[in-house]
Amino acid sequence: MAVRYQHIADDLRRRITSGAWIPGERLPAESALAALHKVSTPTLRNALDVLAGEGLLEKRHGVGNFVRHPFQRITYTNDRRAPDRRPLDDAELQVNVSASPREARGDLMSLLQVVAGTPLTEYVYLSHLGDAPYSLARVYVPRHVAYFSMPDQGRSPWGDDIEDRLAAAGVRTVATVERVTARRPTSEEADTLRLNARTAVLAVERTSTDAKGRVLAAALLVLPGDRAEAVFTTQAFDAEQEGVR
Amino acid sequence: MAVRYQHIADDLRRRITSGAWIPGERLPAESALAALHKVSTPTLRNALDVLAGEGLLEKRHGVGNFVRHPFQRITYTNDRRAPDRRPLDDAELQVNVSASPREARGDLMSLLQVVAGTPLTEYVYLSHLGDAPYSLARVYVPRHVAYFSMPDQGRSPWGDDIEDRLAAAGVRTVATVERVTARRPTSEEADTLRLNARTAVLAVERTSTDAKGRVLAAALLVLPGDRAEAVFTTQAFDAEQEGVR
DNA sequence: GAGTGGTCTAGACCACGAG
DNA sequence: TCGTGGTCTAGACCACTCA
Repeated sequence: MAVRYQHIADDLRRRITSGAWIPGERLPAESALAALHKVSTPTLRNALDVLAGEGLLEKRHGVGNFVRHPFQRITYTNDRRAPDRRPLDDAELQVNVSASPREARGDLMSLLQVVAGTPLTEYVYLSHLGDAPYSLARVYVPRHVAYFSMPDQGRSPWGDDIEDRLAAAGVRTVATVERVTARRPTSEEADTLRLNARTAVLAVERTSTDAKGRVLAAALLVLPGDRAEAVFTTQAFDAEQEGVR
Repeated sequence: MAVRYQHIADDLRRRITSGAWIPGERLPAESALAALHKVSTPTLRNALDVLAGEGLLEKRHGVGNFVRHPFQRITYTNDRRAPDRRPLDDAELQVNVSASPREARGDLMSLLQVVAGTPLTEYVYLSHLGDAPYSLARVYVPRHVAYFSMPDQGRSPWGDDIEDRLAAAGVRTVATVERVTARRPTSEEADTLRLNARTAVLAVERTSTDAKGRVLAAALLVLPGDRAEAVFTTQAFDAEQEGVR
């Protein structure tokens, strides 16, 4: 026996991928589906959570469960020259930014390699694609590196405008390290991204350093796991190519 | 009110981070903790799932819930020269490899950019750190690119030995693309990695291409989200450095 | 066999969204 | 107000581990 919700998830997935339920369509109520599969509602909801985590389903509290349209996919990439770095039409993607002063503490100290109490500026980027929240990013820049009262509005959702402004100010990034983890969202993140607390998020911790290894900026990105991916392109190192020759 | 399990998770987390419960220690039974917090067992288990997803807790069926030792962390990186590319002492990390013939179908076709039925070799890497499963990787190499009856044993858990053998055979990788997503494990993955089906995994889809853009090999990595991270280091492009000068 | 975690039941009650 | 999904209860029963 065991894991009935997995079998139910398989059955429901088949109905979606086979086209029996088409994108945008509302599924029967959870109570009806539970009765149909002869299970209790918690068990059926467990099956729905699986599909929601796969991005096949969109749950709307008080409204219903809907088959997701397969297009909208969030792609974060390390390639600044890539055409999809700014992922979609600016008309559709709305980016809101706010700036506020902070002092380094806890994780930010090790992330930025500064001592406690160091003055920072925190930039919070929250982007929306239509009605749906899209990404959440927090960018931190030490005051002794630079200060911008307010970044450009409506640009990259990942804080690329900060990088551009740093470059314009003569502060050159020579290396970027991106640390990626998979985890459940904090309750705040789930709230702002309107996510189910059970669906995973892709968390990216990005630090930019100059030629001396000094940290210029750090960013914490949170992307919904059910519709996001991060793509990293690496060119072969010269040393490797020549080492074999 | 709402979300009691989050408050319970916060309370339990405090006990761990404050040192009231030390690494390796077994927590009271779930029924006891449920009675202590005056909630039902499913609610308490929900709180424990949160902590397990954060890597603070290790659940052992039939035995108990244990505070995790904070050291063992899995780091996957794109930097082949990094010292932690082979993450730990080979003595501790055991890597098992098996090879078997396959034919391209479904996702593998687009991943390897070959037509249906193309002969491939599948190499399955399963690594253990002590008793605990560590990583699962499946590497695919088209037969028309190369064929190795069996990769080296006890080497990298990510299939780096395949890359090395390709290089030795004169097949040069010039670019690597790694696509990272956060999702729940399939039931097979949860089984082999001995994971809770609710904890997220970090999935890495890696393709290596040569100078002509031909796909040389593709790999599917699955890492437990509660103790894994992927680190990507990007050097600034020459074009960017020179463009500003 | 005793004790543990894993899954499931059959509801109850609350929060949300639309008319 | 009504129907929907979200959370929780107070158990039951099964699977696993170890003495």
